[in-house]
Amino acid sequence: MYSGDPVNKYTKHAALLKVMGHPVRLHILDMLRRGETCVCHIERLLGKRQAYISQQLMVLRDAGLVESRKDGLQVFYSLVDEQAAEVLDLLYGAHDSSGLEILEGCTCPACSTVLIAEIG
Amino acid sequence: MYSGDPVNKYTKHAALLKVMGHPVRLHILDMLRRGETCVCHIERLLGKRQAYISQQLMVLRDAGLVESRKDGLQVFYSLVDEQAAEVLDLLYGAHDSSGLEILEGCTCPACSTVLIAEIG
DNA sequence: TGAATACATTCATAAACCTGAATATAGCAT
DNA sequence: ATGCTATATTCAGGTTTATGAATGTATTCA
Repeated sequence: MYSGDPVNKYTKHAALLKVMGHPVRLHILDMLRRGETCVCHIERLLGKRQAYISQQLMVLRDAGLVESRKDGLQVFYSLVDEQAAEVLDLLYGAHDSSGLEILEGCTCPACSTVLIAEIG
Repeated sequence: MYSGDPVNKYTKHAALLKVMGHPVRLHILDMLRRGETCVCHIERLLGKRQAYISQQLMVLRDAGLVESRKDGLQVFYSLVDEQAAEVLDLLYGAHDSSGLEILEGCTCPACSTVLIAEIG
């Protein structure tokens, strides 16, 4: 790509846009705007196989757009690239950090804690 | 891509970002923000072969990001996608529509007209 | 320790993309 | 008509990407 050229601003930004230019990855990134999210949550929301989600998360991680944190069995991902966040804001409106959507049947802490609280 | 899924917003936006996610195309799009530009101008500024520039312009055209207008021997391209323009503004600062940069040795009307005027 | 859970990685193949070379077309000038 | 100029398209190769299948790893729980 841009063979033999020094790394210019276009090369750098193009790489960002290219990584974002994939429907599953874009969907994941949009989710992550609401806050740190575990893989099981992403898996349920997108309805894709776990391995596939994990592959896409790896692409995002390798590109430096997201970071992961391990907590027990779960791994939580968060969005760390400022420009990616800005592009998402542009496409999907201002940042919504109102916390995760609760999913039925999702066993992750975020979801089950709330269910327990509700059933109480 | 996102096989079998209905076309959702992520698919649509991902397509936009993917097309923009290429250094030469991104550079071209950035140029076009200054105004309608002929191919010879783009060619000189990027220092790439004509055929290659033309191929990338075709990609941009097929994706609906740019449109072309023929005038004599020249073909002029302009940026017509609003969201693409917004992304460019985000990355490279607000829109600069101050007209084309004049290039020495460029024979297109934009350049030669000015030269003639200056030499007068 | 062994089993279950949550996630990651590797591998393989088909599809898509990149890009150079060659060739085609369309308009203008003579 | 002929040739020149500006641009477009086609073709072919190599490389990358997409994605499913299989497998690996780490942590918790019993």
